Formats: sequence, structure tokens, C-alpha cells
Amino acid sequence: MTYDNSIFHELERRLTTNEFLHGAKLRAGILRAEFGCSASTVREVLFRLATDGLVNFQEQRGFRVPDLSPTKLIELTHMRILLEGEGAVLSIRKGGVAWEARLTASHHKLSHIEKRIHSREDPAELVDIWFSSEKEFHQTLISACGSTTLKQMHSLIYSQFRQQLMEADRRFDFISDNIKHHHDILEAALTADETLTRKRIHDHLARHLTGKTVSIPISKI
Amino acid sequence: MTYDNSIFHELERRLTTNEFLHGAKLRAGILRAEFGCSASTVREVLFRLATDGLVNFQEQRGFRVPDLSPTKLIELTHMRILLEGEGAVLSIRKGGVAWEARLTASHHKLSHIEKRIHSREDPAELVDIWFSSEKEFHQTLISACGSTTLKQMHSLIYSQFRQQLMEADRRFDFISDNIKHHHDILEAALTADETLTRKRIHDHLARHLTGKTVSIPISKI
DNA sequence: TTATACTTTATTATCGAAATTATATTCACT
DNA sequence: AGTGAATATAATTTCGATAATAAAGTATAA
Repeated sequence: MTYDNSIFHELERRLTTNEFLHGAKLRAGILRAEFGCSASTVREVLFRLATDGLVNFQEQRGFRVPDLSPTKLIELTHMRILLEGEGAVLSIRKGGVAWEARLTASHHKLSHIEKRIHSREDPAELVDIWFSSEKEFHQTLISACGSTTLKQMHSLIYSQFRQQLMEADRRFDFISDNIKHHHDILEAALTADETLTRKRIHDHLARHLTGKTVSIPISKI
Repeated sequence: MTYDNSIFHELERRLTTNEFLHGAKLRAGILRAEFGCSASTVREVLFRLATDGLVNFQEQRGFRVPDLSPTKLIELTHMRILLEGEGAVLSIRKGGVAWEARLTASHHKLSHIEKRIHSREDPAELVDIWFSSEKEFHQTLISACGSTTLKQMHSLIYSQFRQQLMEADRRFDFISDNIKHHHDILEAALTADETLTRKRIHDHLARHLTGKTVSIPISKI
């Protein structure tokens, strides 16, 4: 009776790739059949996912996939700008050559994928690998910040961000801008320009803020 | 069979006031007797608390109260400075008179308690009320930021911060500084000085950073 | 037709026990 | 005595069943 992380991770994957519809009800009694376990076990996994904000729990009415919400997306974007900016700046200060190497490597992989997508090569089939590459790049960016708390927080926010956006992102109509954005972030980080790095992280995500501005215009303070 | 939040909230209270020793094991089989419910119910509550970072979960070895960790405290402080600074600045911009009134009111209550503690009046008995007043003041400070995500995040961090610090804070040897700090934060917020508000939040919490500096020196950027 | 009360169905929350795994103890052997 | 295997004990995880609650459906009255 090995504790089953596979159920957790499978559900996590589906939730972050929008395989469930927004607002859909997640009934333990139904999912149990699919995983071949009891309803209590599913219930427990759903509680753990609620930890990460990937499902909503309401007492006496079970679990639901969070609704699509423009407001929520703006809030999550705001938090990403704040946390990634902070994490990147700290990484610049503490990361050293090892971090620069890792960042360059993960950018190289991401860049490769994005160029393939841009040239229309199997756009649909590349979604999964693009998703993991993009995630890895942004996590590497803050990986040398020295704060596991910040990294956990960022991971939480990033997952929810993806959950809100994955459906729309499948179209990849932003890919051309993205290639430039990621390159610019890498460049600013490698030259250890803290203010510019913050600004470029901000600009990369700005399209999700739809009009609203973030309270740290960085360069203006 | 009403869903029982009382177990959750009672455990949450104990965890944030250090009634459990750091690193203590939380056995569902034992706690169940105290709350008069089954072990599964306790287990479920513990999972929800793990959501908030108030207990650690390790598969096949149950739940534990997080250890006391100076590094963790520094990280949590760093996050508080980041989140409260951001939340306060946004509140200044959007809060209006209603927010200013609420902030003034909650500061008045906190100030009252802290002065009583300073004059040695029932220092031990005032711990609980001081704790809730201090929490309310800091939450009010960011309450008009317009982002529930930011507020949830801050609540998460604040609880863990308290869990790390409550034991030490019972001595109240910092109370004299605190009275001034809280007053200064209120003043800066009411005069809508964003940079100064950030700086005073930073200074208020700086004693927990022990030497390390935060990446946003605010006034210098 | 609309609204309200009642009945039926479906879902959720809880429980106690069984199955599994971790931890402590005992015992043999060097 | 000290190490390591084997056993015994204790804790965790899972399960299926049951009780409580919400949701859906039906009938009745205005």
C-alpha cells in the first residue's frame, strides 16, 4: 500500500494544463474509479492540491476547479513580477558562475522550442515541452536567491498562473514577442543589471495586466 | 454531522502560539481523543494546516511541527517586508478615507495594548490580545490593496512568522521600539508617502534579518 | 404560471477497522 | 561490548460502510 504520489501528480498535471474545465466539479466518488482507489484517498489528494490553490474547497460542497477570472490573472501576474523580480535580483547577487551557466542552459533549451513553435513546426504537439521549458527557465532565474520560502511561494503562484492561462496560451500567438523577452531577460541577468532585469521581467508579463500598472515601476522609484 | 472547523481553528491557534514544541510530532491517533473524533478527521485537518505551512507532512512518517530555524525566520521576514510594503503602497493609492479610518482605529487599539505591556501591567496575560491586535494592524495596513491573492499570501507568511517567533516575543523586550515603529508606519501611511512607508515597514522588521539586507533598499533604487 | 413545501436522490463528512509501513526491541553472533 | 538480523510494537495509510447534508425533483396551493 505505497503512498500514492502518482494520483497527486497526475491530477496536478491535468489541473495545470486545463484538462479539466474551469469551474468543473471534482467528485471523489467518480475520480476514485479512474485511479482504482477509495474515495477517501482521492479526497485527501484533493485537499493537498487545495494547498497549492489548484482546486477550491468549500465545506459541504466539495472540490471545484477554480473559475477563469481576469482579476485573478492580474493578481497572479502582479505576484509573479514581484517574486521573480526579487528572486532574480538576489540570484544575480549570489548565484555566481554556476547559476549563470544553468540559466544560459535552460534559456538555450527554451529558445530552441520557441523557435520551432514560431516556424509552425508541430505547434500543438510542442505544448507540453514548451510548458516545462518555460517553467524551468523562470524557476532557474530565481533558483540562486537563497530563499526556499520565496521559491515555494513562486511555485505556488506560477502553477495557478498557468491554470488560468494555459488554455489561451495554446494558440501561441505571442511566441514572437516571447522569444525576444526571454532573450532580453537572460541578457539583463548576465550583465548583472538589477534594475533592467526587473523591468524586463515586468515587460514580459505586462500583457496580462491589461491596463493596470504594478506598484513597483522599478526604474522610476 | 456538521463539518468541524473548530478542530482546525483550535489547532491553528495552538500552532501559532507555540503551545506545541517545535519539532513535536502530531499523531492523529492521540489528538483524536482530545477532540472526540476519529483519526481520519484529525488527519484531514492536519493536511489543511500543512496547506498553510503550519505543519510539515512527510509521507509514511506523519506530521510534525516545523523546527525553529533562524534561516526560515529571515526568509519569512524578507517576504513580509516585500508583501507588506507592496500591499501598503497599493492601499495608500486605493484605500481612501475609509481605509485610513480603519488603519487609525486598529493602530489605536494596538497602541493601547502595547502601552499597557510597556508599563508592566499583566505582561503575560496580554500576550493573546497583543497577538491579535498586532496581526489586525498589519492586515489592515494591506487590506485595501485590491488583491486577495496578495492578502492570502501575506496571511500564510504571517502565520509561519508568528510560529517561528511567538516564543521569543513573549518576553516583550522589544515593546518600546515597537510602539514607535507602529506609530511611524501609521504616520507614513496617512501622509501617503510610499517610499517612507516601505522603509518604515522594513525598519520595523529589520531586527529579524540579523545582518542580512533585503534586496529592495527602497530609498536607494 | 409561479412560488413554496415536501420527497427523493446524490454527494459529502465521518468513522472504525484492516492493511501497510516505520520504529523499537530482542537475540544471535563476532 | 558491538553489530546486525529477526521479531514485536506502534504508527500511518487505505478502505468500505454509515450518517449528515446538499441538490434535484415533485406535488400542491395561490
